Amino acid sequence: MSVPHFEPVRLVSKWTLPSDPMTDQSRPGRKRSEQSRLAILAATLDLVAEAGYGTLTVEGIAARSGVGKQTIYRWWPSKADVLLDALATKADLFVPIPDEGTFRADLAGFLGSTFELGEKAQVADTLRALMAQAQIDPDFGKRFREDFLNRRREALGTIVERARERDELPAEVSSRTVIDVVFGTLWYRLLATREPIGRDLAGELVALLADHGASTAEIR
Amino acid sequence: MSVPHFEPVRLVSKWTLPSDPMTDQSRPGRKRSEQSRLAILAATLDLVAEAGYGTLTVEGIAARSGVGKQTIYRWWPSKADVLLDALATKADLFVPIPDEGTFRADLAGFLGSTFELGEKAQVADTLRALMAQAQIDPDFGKRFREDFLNRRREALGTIVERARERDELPAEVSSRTVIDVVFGTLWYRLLATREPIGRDLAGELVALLADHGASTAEIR
Amino acid sequence: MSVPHFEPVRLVSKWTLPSDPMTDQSRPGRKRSEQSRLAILAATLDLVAEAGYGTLTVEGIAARSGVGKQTIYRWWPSKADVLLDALATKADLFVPIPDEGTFRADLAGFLGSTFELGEKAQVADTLRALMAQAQIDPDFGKRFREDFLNRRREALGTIVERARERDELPAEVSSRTVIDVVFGTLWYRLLATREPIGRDLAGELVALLADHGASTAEIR
Amino acid sequence: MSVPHFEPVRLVSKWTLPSDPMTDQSRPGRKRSEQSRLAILAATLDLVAEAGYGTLTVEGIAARSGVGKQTIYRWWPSKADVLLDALATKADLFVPIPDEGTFRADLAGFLGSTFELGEKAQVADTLRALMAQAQIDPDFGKRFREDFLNRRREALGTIVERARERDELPAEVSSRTVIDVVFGTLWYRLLATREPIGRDLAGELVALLADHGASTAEIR
DNA sequence: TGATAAACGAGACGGTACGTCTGGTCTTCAC
DNA sequence: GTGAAGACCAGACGTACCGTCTCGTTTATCA
Repeated sequence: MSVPHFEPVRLVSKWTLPSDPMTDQSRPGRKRSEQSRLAILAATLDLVAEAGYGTLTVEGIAARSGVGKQTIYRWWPSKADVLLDALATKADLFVPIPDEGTFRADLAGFLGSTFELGEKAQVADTLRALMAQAQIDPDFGKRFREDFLNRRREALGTIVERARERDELPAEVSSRTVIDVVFGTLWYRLLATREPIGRDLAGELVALLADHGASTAEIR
Repeated sequence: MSVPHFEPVRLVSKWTLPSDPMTDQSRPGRKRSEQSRLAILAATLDLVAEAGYGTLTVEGIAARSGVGKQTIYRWWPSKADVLLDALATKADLFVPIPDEGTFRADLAGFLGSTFELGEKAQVADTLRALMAQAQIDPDFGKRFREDFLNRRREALGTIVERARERDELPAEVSSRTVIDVVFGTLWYRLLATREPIGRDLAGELVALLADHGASTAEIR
Repeated sequence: MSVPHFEPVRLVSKWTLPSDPMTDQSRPGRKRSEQSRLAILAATLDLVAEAGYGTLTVEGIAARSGVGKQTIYRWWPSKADVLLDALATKADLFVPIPDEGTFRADLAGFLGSTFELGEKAQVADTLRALMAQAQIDPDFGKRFREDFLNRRREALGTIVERARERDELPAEVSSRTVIDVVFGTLWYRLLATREPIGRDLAGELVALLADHGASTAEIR
Repeated sequence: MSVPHFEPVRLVSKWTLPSDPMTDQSRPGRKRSEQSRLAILAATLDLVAEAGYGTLTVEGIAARSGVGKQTIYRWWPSKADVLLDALATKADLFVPIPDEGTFRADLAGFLGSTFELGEKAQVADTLRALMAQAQIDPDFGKRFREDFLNRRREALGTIVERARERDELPAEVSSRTVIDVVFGTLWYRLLATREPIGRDLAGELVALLADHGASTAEIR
């Protein structure tokens, strides 16, 4: 069994890339204020925690952070992007990709670190709001899928592909569907039942997805 | 093998119950206008179909349906409730509960009729918007869960319980989780990947959830 | 010097004439409810006294008097007419026309009974509101002038004409202008300066209008 | 006989004082738009001229002037204040204070320039509406009295005080009452009889108020 | 060291929709 | 047929935010 290997998936804000005026020193003019940027992100998380995403406004963020509205509009295309950026900056969205040698262990590890995130109420509330906004605002939806959802899919995809090579998965179920089942169940609990995502769910999902192949293998 | 039995799950609008002034003949005063009610629901679906939920406004609904704004506010607490009502009234949200004798067949039937709904782009768009709004507006969220989501869960629950009695389900996985996995996968495809929910998904879910028991049965 | 003679000017509500369904017994159907009528008028005066004419609404009158809105609209063309009716019914708007033999005494008597009215704050507030509404609503303005203002003018006109015959008025000033000066000063104090109309004003007006002729007469 | 001296009474809008953001250059932020301000005032006068004060709405002013409603609410407390401002800005409300040496001539001059205003139907209609609104809205009433009515009183007061020093006024009548009689008669004709205020009224008022002292002077 | 350039806090701008309120009408049941 | 009840269409109210647009100021680069 190999030593656990972690390849964290970094969620880098699209709006804080190296080509930004903030870090690009070559141009004339005042540089982007890192202080304002952090104040905006902090104010955003505060406001969502206090009153929910439904009452979050750009004006409110500007007022709370002591910043002009234009400074927000200059750097983010919508308040949902600010929130996604705040989440990526403040919360720890690193997701380790374990490599324990068995699908059972890898999935349990992946789900475990995911649960830790979901158990933080503020993170869970924010994720709900972002998924909601992604439905209502198509442009943000595209960015949310590409910058967040797909990165998580790729992380789990790595695990699933390893299991597929080890023949640990039922042949009738495509890798894509395995991923959909895992994330689908997680998101459904987050969005629909709003019940805490406990450790036992990990066991059940493992039993459903991993034990299948194991049992038929044992028959042979 | 028993004759297929269907127990449709009716989605009755909370706002159109028999105790409404609309149908209650005993009170004095003008009765609720059924004509206005239908015009509002039709206009709502039209507007969502034309420009999406993001641009749906109460003012727009009132203007399109030739109704005063107050008439909308009088009967529905939010525009999302109007839309949910419109969906329940106009679209066919009846969901049969098949009873074919095997989980495999029942689940396939349930998923099949669910797919039919999801394949209608207008219905899918509306469901996305409602689930989104349920995250943003907590009050509507509660109503959406109770009036819509939980009713669907109960329908599938009936099927799952029958399968449980026939010992067709893996013992390690609770009935609740089975339901979560099914709906979770459906909603995840609707909200996150936005890929059409094809018939093959039914087969995969059946394989995952139902074949498990089958394989152990074969061992015997 | 003749015995004082009083010809009171009656302000009869246009909306309570003998041909009304209220008093007309010959027509079929339920008779007009005197109870409702009085409740409406009382509620109107109460509401104006409590919160002023600016916040007076037909809905408020209906609610306070326990009457349907339609009952108000059926009998009065506007809320200002209700208020005028209420004033005429509840307050004592009788104005005696004294005939003491001199303009000085007649005018003093006329102004005295007018002052008594104006000193009642509720009556003064109502008169202000009615004059205001008469400016904004042309239809009511016409009725207000005919039913109220002109009747008062005719009363004073009688006094002035008697004085004119006795040669007690300055020849350069028409009777019409005398009337305008008297009522103008009263209304201006009511509307513009809002200062109480004291007894001394009577003396000043008498000096201005009556002593003129007297002084020149005495020279001769 | 002194050379005529004119001290015009300026009606400066309370809402356009030098400390306004419009003219105050020191504060940060965008300056008040003079273009919008003028468009609002022009639209207001237009709308009152077209359909009367009764149908004047803030929405209408905003639509006609191509301005956001908030811009109106930001600078004026009510639509009546907008109208008063419009009248002060667009119409010529300057009132000269003549100093001809005799009360007779000064009053005639003052009334003459006042008549000119009252003869313009649009100005007369607006004044009626403002006086009406002053009765209905106590807050505006206070402003109307202080910003408009009292300034006119002070102008006439200057004339009256000069006449008083020259002993041209009847001793029994206070200066305040003289002013009340003049403005009262003017306003009464405007509000109650709605008859045009002709030149002959000036003669009659002069005869009433000024000739009195003259006649007694002749006795001496 | 001064010119140029960009970002900043501030806040006014034209808009849009909100949810409420009132007007005046219409419909229903009870008397 | 009146009267209370109350739903109806209509439309203005005053507020809240939107996203944009000046402002005067601050902070940088470059000549």
